[in-house]
Amino acid sequence: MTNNLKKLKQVLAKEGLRFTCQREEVWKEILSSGEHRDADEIYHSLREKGISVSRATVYRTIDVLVKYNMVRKLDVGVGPSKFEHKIDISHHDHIICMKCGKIEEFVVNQIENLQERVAEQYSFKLVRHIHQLFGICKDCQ
Amino acid sequence: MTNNLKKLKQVLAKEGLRFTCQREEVWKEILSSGEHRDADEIYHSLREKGISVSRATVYRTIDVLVKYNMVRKLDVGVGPSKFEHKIDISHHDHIICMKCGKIEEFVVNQIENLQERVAEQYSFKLVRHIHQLFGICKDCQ
DNA sequence: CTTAACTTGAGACTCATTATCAATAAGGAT
DNA sequence: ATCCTTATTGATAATGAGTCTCAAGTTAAG
Ligand SMILES: [Zn+2]
Ligand SMILES: [Zn+2]
Ligand SMILES: [Zn+2]
Ligand SMILES: [Zn+2]
Repeated sequence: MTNNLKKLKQVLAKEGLRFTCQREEVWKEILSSGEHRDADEIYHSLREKGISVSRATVYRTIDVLVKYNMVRKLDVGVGPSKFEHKIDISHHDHIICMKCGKIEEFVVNQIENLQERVAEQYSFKLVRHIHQLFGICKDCQ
Repeated sequence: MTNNLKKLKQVLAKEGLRFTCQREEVWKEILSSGEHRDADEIYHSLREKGISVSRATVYRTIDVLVKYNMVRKLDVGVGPSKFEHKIDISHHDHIICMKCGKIEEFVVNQIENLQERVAEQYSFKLVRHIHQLFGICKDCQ
């Protein structure tokens, strides 16, 4: 935890940004959950805890965290983007139920490797990828 | 061509919708290009050809075409969604340059198969998938 | 403690897309 | 062909996620 705060401080320093309690709270809030939440959910969760922060600051802080790979942005095809922290969490992709919105995580190393090869083939320097499977989950079928 | 118009008529009939010249023109416009274009580009292209159609109708028609798998919607991570027709075009995914926006297409059958297995594993009935690699293309590096 | 520079938050704004609704067009029945 | 009912169109308003603005408040270097 203290370790993660240090990480935030370092990143802010690297960006020439100041360490403020709002940024700290946003980061702690994102760290506190393993869910995939949108900016507004994060904002409201903070508000409910009595922490005064604005939507703008939530978005601004998330931007930095995403840039430094501490948070992942997830476009789920409809509605707002979702976010999840990447601390102690290995890379995974998502399979999403189109009816109930349930999100499950999966990893297939073979796919990850094949992606790298595609990038090489097209002479792209790979930065990130989106791999999302949309379907109907067992409960909704 | 006539074949594709028939397809549109069938689809509209199935949906209880009427076959109108606007819908026909939108479909023909999308068919006429192999590019990945957004709704506004399609709209303007029609306008330039002197075809009177509104943005709303372009969006509405695309919705139906996407629903019936005649057009694919492509979320490129920034800006408006892009569309491409799926007639005589086999499935492919996309590798996108984050600087210049260039879009290349790729297919790896092994990945496609692995996806199916993931869906099975999670008891999802797979409907569609997004697989997009974001990076920097050779020219932009 | 001062001061310059950065950050915050309320609200205005943007942009893509969707909704509204009066006017128009389609197409089945006669 | 002419009605007549219903669907469609398009101009415009509305929406929703996210960004921008700027005055007021904080931060931290000196
Ligand atoms: Zn992956
Ligand atoms: Zn996840
Ligand atoms: Zn694929
Ligand atoms: Zn394509």
